[in-house]
Amino acid sequence: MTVEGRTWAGTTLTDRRAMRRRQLLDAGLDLLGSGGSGAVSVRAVCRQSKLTERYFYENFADRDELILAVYEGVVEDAHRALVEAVDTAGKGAGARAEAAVTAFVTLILDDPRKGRVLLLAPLADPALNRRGTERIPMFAELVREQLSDKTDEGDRAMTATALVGGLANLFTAYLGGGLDVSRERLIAHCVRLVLGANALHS
Amino acid sequence: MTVEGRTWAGTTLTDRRAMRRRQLLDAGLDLLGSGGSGAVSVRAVCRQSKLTERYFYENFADRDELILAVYEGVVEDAHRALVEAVDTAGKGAGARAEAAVTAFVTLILDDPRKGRVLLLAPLADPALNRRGTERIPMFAELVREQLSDKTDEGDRAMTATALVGGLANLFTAYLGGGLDVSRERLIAHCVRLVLGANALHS
DNA sequence: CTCAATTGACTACGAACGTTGTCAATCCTA
DNA sequence: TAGGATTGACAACGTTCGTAGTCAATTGAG
Repeated sequence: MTVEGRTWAGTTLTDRRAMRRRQLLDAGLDLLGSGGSGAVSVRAVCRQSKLTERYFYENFADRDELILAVYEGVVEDAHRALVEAVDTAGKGAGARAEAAVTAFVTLILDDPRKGRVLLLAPLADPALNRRGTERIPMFAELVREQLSDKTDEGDRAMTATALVGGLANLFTAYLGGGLDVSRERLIAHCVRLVLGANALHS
Repeated sequence: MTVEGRTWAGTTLTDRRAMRRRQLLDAGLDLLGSGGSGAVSVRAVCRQSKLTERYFYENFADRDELILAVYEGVVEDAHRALVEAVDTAGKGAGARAEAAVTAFVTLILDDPRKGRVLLLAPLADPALNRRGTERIPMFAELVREQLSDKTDEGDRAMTATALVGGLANLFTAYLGGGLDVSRERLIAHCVRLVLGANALHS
């Protein structure tokens, strides 16, 4: 009878570990996405998830590892949503950009915690900024697709940096209630930004 | 003999208070601009400035008040530098934009701590983001000057938000060593962004 | 010199933290 | 039922924190 076979309350140890990991990540997302970086401590996460510290250390070496795992999980979710939307949208650059932006705006409105993790945490949290994590990395890809190969690397890097920064600032402002425009207008504006990327070059 | 007239080690109480305030603000800038938000505590600031906590509370009600004062001081410095540069530059929009960007890039390279306070702290520090403090507010002004009155408020707000975000991201990346371009090219690119603001509209 | 303000160098308290350990109760297979 | 794994509910330790207080030394005007 191996460890995996033996059950407790009907579940295997492997399953229980996985469930506990899920609980901790969810608690991490709650805290990071609402109270911000400073609200996330080992004890706070354990309190939020109603698990003892033993189970924290069963899954993560330290707080930083949890934070990174939360961030990466949200990046994956967002990336998946964007890829699906873009695959459904078809071949045109305009349609793809609109699908991507729409998917992202929908994701952050459905779950503002995820928006805050993607848009604020990489700058705010020492564990993430030490790692050089990017805000909204999935948009860096989208922007790169729009940039002409005819310009040099420096200009492309700057244009991409500016565009991602612009998008991030728009999403952040909208999410925080600081932009008094409809969702549709925001999306249209972001699409214009993405599609107009090459115009930003000389 | 009033309090102000009485001296201690050759200085009045008023002067000593002012000097201590200066020391605390400098220590705050050191810590916020190098170790980031989490490095700034009452005790850390007192250690850095070599003053006891009594003197901290002589000048500030709490940490948040110090942080805000540090931020506002740096905003003032930056604003002054930009205004002087722009006043010297003359009437043309291009010259003004270039003077402003050049002054800002110079300021953050001369003192990267100030750059980090202006570009990162508003998002990273709870005291500042609770206050809704803006990154590089002096550029919001500059951008506003470029925006046509012929577009509606929503579009203007979005364009300004995107531009400030783009500029902030460029400065942040450059300051952090993540942009492999010369200072001159960065400046030129930023100027193009500012001057091309209206092109971002329909 | 006297006296009061000021300063320097601590102490103290309660709170929260990260990490680890202990003990008893519960679970479940043999 | 027995025994070992697992769980729950703590305790413990040292560290750092925010805030405030104490005591003695220093300063300087009258």
